[in-house]
Amino acid sequence: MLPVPQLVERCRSAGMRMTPQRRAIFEFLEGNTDHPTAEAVFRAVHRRHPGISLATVYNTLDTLERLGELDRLELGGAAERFDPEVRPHQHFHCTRCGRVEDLFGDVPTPAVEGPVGCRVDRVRVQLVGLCATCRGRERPARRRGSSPQ
Amino acid sequence: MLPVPQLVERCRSAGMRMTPQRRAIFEFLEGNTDHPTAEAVFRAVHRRHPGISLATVYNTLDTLERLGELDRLELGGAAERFDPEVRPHQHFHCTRCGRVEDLFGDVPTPAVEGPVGCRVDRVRVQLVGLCATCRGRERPARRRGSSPQ
DNA sequence: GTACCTGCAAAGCGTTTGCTAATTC
DNA sequence: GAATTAGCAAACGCTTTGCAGGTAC
Repeated sequence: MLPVPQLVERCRSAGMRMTPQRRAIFEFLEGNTDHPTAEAVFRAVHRRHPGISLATVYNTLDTLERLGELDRLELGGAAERFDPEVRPHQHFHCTRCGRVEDLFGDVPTPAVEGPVGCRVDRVRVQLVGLCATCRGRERPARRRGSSPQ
Repeated sequence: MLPVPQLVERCRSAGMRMTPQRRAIFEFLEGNTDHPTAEAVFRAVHRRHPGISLATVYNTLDTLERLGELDRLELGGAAERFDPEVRPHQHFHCTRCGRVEDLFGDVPTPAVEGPVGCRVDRVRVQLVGLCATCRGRERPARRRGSSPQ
């Protein structure tokens, strides 16, 4: 995602109007590496703009995605997650806590070819597993008498 | 997924009971390469078992997944899709018609490392774009007078 | 002033759950 | 006979939509 001032300019050029709600969403997303859900964006922006509605958040996120300034992560699970980092990169997804981490690996495009005649627009690479924190919790040091539940 | 007879045996060994509904779902999935949704499985099985319910389909799919005999594709979009092919492979996903094709590429695991200390259980590679058919429809041969709508 | 946008509420969709009756073993 | 499973329907979570009023330009 562009820095907010330039992003605002881009939006205006695209014929969009700059509302305080949109600006607040932009500011929350800028530099955010949490890959928030729409709900999370809503909660955060709601603090400063108590009147904002979830529908507006969805609208703005859709708009940013259409402009190519935001990625929608297809990680499965209930809620969609959004990523203001649109440069090519991959993701690590912890199945226990849901945390998503950016990975800027060496080999973004694996040597896999699509079906004959198709057009490949994007290659999505997702590493799925347990993050360091959850690994510790999953396999706790066995102590006498204690058993995990 | 195992062939049905062996799958049935596995299920029984796991303490599960073999109902006609389950067997019908197994038979529909065997060799299926369409990556059907739960809804699609339901529609197909419903023809022979008009009494079956969606909940039963979901239950059975969950069970198969837990046994490792079925993969749940996290492709985003509304409905989850299921894959009886559980050997490591990738997918091509057409964003226009939704078709999903299996890809058994040369390099299943891209040279990307997970975050320090994490445990990577699975690497998911998805190629996203337009299939050959949709490519033709998306960019139709320009003819005089005709314009795409 | 005129679109576009917001907020609200309701609807939509896919999935899960709670319960009773039926079935498998 | 005992315990799992099926069916039904309602509840659920996330997202989208329709509309009336408000706001940026």
